[in-house]
Amino acid sequence: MLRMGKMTDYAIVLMSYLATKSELKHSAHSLSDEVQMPLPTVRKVLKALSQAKLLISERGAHGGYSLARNAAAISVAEIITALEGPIAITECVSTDNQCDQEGHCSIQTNWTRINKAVYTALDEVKLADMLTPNNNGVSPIHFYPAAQMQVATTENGEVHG
Amino acid sequence: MLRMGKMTDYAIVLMSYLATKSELKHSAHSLSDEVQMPLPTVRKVLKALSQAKLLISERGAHGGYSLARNAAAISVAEIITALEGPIAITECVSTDNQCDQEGHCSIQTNWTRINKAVYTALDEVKLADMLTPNNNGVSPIHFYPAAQMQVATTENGEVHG
DNA sequence: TTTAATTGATACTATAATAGTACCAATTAG
DNA sequence: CTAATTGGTACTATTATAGTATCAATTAAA
Repeated sequence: MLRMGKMTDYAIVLMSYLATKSELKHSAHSLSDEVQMPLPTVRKVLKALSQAKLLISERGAHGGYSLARNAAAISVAEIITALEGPIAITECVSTDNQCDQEGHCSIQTNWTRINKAVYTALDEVKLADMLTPNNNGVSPIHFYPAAQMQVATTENGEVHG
Repeated sequence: MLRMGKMTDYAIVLMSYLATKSELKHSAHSLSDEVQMPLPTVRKVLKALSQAKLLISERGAHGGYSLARNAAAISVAEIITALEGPIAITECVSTDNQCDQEGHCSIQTNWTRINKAVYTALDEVKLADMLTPNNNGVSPIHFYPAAQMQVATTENGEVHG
């Protein structure tokens, strides 16, 4: 199915939400409430996004997260990369883990080309585009739970949802 | 990492091999020997490929598999689809499993666009292209084990590799 | 008609990847 | 000093994938 992970899906939703309120700072806790995802998961995703420098984080009281750049300057490819590492459909391209059979694998050239094409496709779509899906200007993204989660409790036992 | 499964990798290798000897019929057993993959895995992959009508299978003694079409008319996208189902980076596009929140998810339009772009990139690369990787006409694909496998025994206890 | 060689189909098991959770350290405003 | 926050790590449960085993169906040939 060539699919991306759930965390990446959450990341897109969180980034989209932040893009709609880009002036404000948001704590993981408030985002958890507003986007209806369990706090631990939100934290994990936010951490990955700020490590990738897509979000700016501030520690301490009144700290929080905000977009590092304008939503038009952040691509879907970047978000995916932040959560899943380099976009590479096949493994042997990203690192030289195995495939050290005879120095170079001839099939690799083509996979590189394919991976590049996929990356380009994903890089052309910006976060800003995700907010205004079709030309008619109708309903932008809704912030309901991105997917079914199993327990949805915080580390203090509070229940979300 | 947005990666495809190992089985798909095997499928590409098997298809590539068959493309180099497209006149002949090949049994799962002989392919297992020639491409150095465990027989059960080869069978699984070949079954998926023939169900997708990328291979023609003949049962019975002297049966076997051969390409259903010319290698130039089979795309990488088709092979991936045969093994992993419809190419859809995100889940909610392929089927309406969840995401029945308010009839339509506005983010879906963009995902559809993205998925289409990815599909196109993969569909433009044909099996024939995988055999002649670079312009120089140097070494075509080698048929060594596609990846590390764990046991590699047949159902009769014979050991491959 | 029997036998051997083959694909077709299904079900099971082990392994690996992912998701989810918990906890504590570091930082900062008040 | 305290409360609120992010940073980091480690652990566990769940799910997906890979791999295996087994038997049924088909076909050619003896």
